[in-house]
Amino acid sequence: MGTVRLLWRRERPLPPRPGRRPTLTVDAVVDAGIREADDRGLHDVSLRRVAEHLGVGVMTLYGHVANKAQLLDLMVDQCRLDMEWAPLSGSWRDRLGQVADENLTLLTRHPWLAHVETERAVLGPGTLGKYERELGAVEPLPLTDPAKDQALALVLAFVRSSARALEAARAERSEETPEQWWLREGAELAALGIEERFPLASRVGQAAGAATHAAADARSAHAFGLGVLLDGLAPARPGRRPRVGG
Amino acid sequence: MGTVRLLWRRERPLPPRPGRRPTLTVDAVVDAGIREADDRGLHDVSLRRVAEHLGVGVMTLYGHVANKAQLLDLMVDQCRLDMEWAPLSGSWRDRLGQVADENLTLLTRHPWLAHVETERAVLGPGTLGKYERELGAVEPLPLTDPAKDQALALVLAFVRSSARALEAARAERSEETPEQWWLREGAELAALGIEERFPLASRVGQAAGAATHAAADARSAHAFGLGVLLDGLAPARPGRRPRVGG
DNA sequence: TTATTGTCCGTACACCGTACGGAAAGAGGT
DNA sequence: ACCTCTTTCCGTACGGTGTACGGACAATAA
Repeated sequence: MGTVRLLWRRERPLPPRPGRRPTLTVDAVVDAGIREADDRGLHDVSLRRVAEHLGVGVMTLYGHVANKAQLLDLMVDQCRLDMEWAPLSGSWRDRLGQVADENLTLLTRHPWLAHVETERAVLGPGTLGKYERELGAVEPLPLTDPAKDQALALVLAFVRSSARALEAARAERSEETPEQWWLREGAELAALGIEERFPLASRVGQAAGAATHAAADARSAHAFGLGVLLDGLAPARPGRRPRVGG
Repeated sequence: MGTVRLLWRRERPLPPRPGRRPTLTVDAVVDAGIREADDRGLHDVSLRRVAEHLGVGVMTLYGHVANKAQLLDLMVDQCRLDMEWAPLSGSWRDRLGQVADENLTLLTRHPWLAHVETERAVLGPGTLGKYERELGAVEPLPLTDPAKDQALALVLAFVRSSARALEAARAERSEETPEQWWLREGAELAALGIEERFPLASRVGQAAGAATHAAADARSAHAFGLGVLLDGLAPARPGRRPRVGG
């Protein structure tokens, strides 16, 4: 089945047909995939596990979904469809900040979303609706259309990397704590005269590493970065007007 | 072998030992990995292929490298070590722009680098040297150390996503051109009343899509985004001074 | 009832990363 | 020259992955 038709499956529920009736819906498969990814992480999502989770043979999934990549696309769009929106309000700055917050919440609820690589855009109702809403935040800015898209993409890319950092900071429960790792590997590093040869890196890296490790500071780093972005987008600065495209 | 010791293998070339002499060096393995990734993409790098490329059995690799993840770390650090630097010059803005350029060049030469996920930082000579150099660009800014790190990370994350966009735009030679895809899937989309239900998304998306598709405009989008970032980092703006950390 | 049309899914294949252990090769001591 | 010790090479095997194929099965239409 074509990906687009599957993404918009709610638009045209297909009429009852002859033949054995399906025991599963596409939504059930997608939801199982999302649950699996939430629980075990993107890396450990396998069709076999999803099938087992549904009490069904592996190949049954292929009756509802073309392949694993398509399932991932559907999962991504579903998550975006499930986002909860309050109406955007305030200045463009407030609104863009709100958009960033929503995205950070999304990526906190489903950390694997920050690791999905969708080669082509997922043109489903969730993605399109999200895009529509978020464009509303940059619409007031005096930019060309491509620049609006780019500005939004800039914020979203930033939130994505922020979410990854926060996730890493939160990963004390990993199989090996950073302290253990440092004890094992860091000793060798210290013996190499790093501090003399890379003074800036040593000084800043240590401070930044310590700060990023505390989840609170990871959040403040996020706030800082977002502030930088929004300041840069502000049109009030004289003598320059962001511009892009032909 | 510990990853750190392997990353810094040039520091202490180990003395000749009894026993069969190795037919391969770590560098040979790393280089083969890089070539393989350059040619076929990150997704298709397998130890079997790397081994075949070297005319050697698969398990031979494990005599030089602990596992695939470690090999990837070594590849990443090697690429960073091989970057060509001209001395940084000019204002902090010029210098940070120069850093962004170098990184874009790096990611263009090795597109797979933009897709590598290194859980933990790779503390090798390439990475550390690159970090040291790039900190030199933000050093003049009136920021705390963690904020300097964050500012740099912001620029690098942006370049990374830019590189991905450029790569996608350049991917005409893919197994299916965007045009073919659109012909196959886009027709169904058009029949759903998208334009009325998502007016902003349709308008902006079309303009942005067209612009991003032309490689020239993808570059100008990059320039726009970078300008935004640098404007945001500029300390001259009155009434606000970027700040982060405790 | 029978034919038709769809779903379910066991089996199989190619590929992956990698644990194990024996074969092969070079160096040092005698 | 030989034996021994150390190290590297690598064939085999195991458990995992995505997915192609085709038969068993169920439900509707005739």
